[in-house]
Amino acid sequence: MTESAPAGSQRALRRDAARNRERLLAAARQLFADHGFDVTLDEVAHRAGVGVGTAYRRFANKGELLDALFSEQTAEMAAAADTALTDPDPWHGLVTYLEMSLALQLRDKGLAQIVSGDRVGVEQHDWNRQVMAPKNRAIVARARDAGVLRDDVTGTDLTFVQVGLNAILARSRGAHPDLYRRYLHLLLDGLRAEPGTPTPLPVAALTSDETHAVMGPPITPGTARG
Amino acid sequence: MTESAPAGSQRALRRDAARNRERLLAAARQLFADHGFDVTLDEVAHRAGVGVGTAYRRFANKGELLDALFSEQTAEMAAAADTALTDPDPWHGLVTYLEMSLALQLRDKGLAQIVSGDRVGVEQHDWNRQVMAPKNRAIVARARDAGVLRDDVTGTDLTFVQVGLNAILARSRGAHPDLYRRYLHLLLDGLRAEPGTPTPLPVAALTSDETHAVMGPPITPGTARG
DNA sequence: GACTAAGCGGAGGCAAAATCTCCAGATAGG
DNA sequence: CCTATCTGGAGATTTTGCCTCCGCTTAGTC
Repeated sequence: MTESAPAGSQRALRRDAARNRERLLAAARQLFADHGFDVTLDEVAHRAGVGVGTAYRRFANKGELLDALFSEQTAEMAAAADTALTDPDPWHGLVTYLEMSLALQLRDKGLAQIVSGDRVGVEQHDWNRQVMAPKNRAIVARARDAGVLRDDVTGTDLTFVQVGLNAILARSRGAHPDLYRRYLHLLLDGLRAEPGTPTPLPVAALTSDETHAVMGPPITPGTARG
Repeated sequence: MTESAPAGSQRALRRDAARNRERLLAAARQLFADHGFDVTLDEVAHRAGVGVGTAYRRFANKGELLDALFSEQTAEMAAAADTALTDPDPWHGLVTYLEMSLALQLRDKGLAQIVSGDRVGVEQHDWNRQVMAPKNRAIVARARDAGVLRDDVTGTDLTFVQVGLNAILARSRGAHPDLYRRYLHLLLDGLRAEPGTPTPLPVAALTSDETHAVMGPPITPGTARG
């Protein structure tokens, strides 16, 4: 792979350059997980043990580095959803999906920011819309059809549930890392189809389109990618 | 009040100065409600139709202006809690407390930031700890004693419930202002004492002290006050 | 109506943070 | 041993927010 001929695109990297590139990616992975996306490319470079110049020669800007890490960060989320969909027990699938998803977000602050629509770029937004939203819908539909979930719940609810729990997660991360699970299970008790009368909800769920508009890239100046 | 002799503290303000002071407070009230606490004193001055210099002569810094508004912002919250405590129906009291509290936070982004422990100063933190925390405990205790609330719920839960809902509120504020109520009521269904078996919660509630440590002023550089 | 203490406006100084550039020297690899 | 490639990190640049300074204006008094 190192010496492969440039397949029409770029020259191959010199060996030291390739090594540094890997170091940068590893450092970024670590720093994004620990501190979220507002770390500096300078910090990443320092952590990787290379100069800032090297970082900027390899990745034009922070966004590019972020994109290089994007797929591996989100693959885990998608896997968690797929696991849920193959769980023989639809309710158990739903619960473990939320548990796994949030546990990942506990470990990786950057991932939490993506899921919460915090400081996302277009790419992340598309991923939410095109990959995760259908999975969420399917997970919910399956549980609802099995009669274990209130039937006024929709796929978009999973998005907002995670936004809310993420806020708790963000505050308690340091001292009480699993506090969010308390509120997750409280909420799950509210989501479960009970034999009694399900109190009607006062507000309708958002449609998929509305959700993605709400969660979409903030129009904040700076175009969020910079 | 305008011409009152300086009661041992300061000189009385000239009439134009007093007028400008009021204008500044009104502008700040408005801007903090609309955009939260990260508005600059320059913006407040501009909105008030006075120069920046005037703003800084009247309030030494942003924190001081904030403090001048602080009591009126928080009085409403305390009133909502007191209303809840005098409600003949403890469950209804709890529900309307959360409804009112969050409705206030919908109207006032600055208040939302205080409640969520976002960018608070010492004063706000003390208020949470000394004023609101006991009220929260009382509201919960009353409902629990009446048997309408799961008995593993504590006063600190009300804090985190609001943190979570606030995050939803913050995202949906523009297009779907009342979306948070959907999740509030879902959660309330989980909080209510059901005749059936209450699923045990996997994580204990935080104590008051732990809560205030978690929600406390972030140790962020800049001392959060300005 | 004129005098003065008090107040006014807003240009701009200052500082912190983040992004990215530049280039003299080091190094891989033929 | 030669050169295309890569390296480090000082610092230029930009952005953003906080606050000060000072020449001019005005309220209020004698």
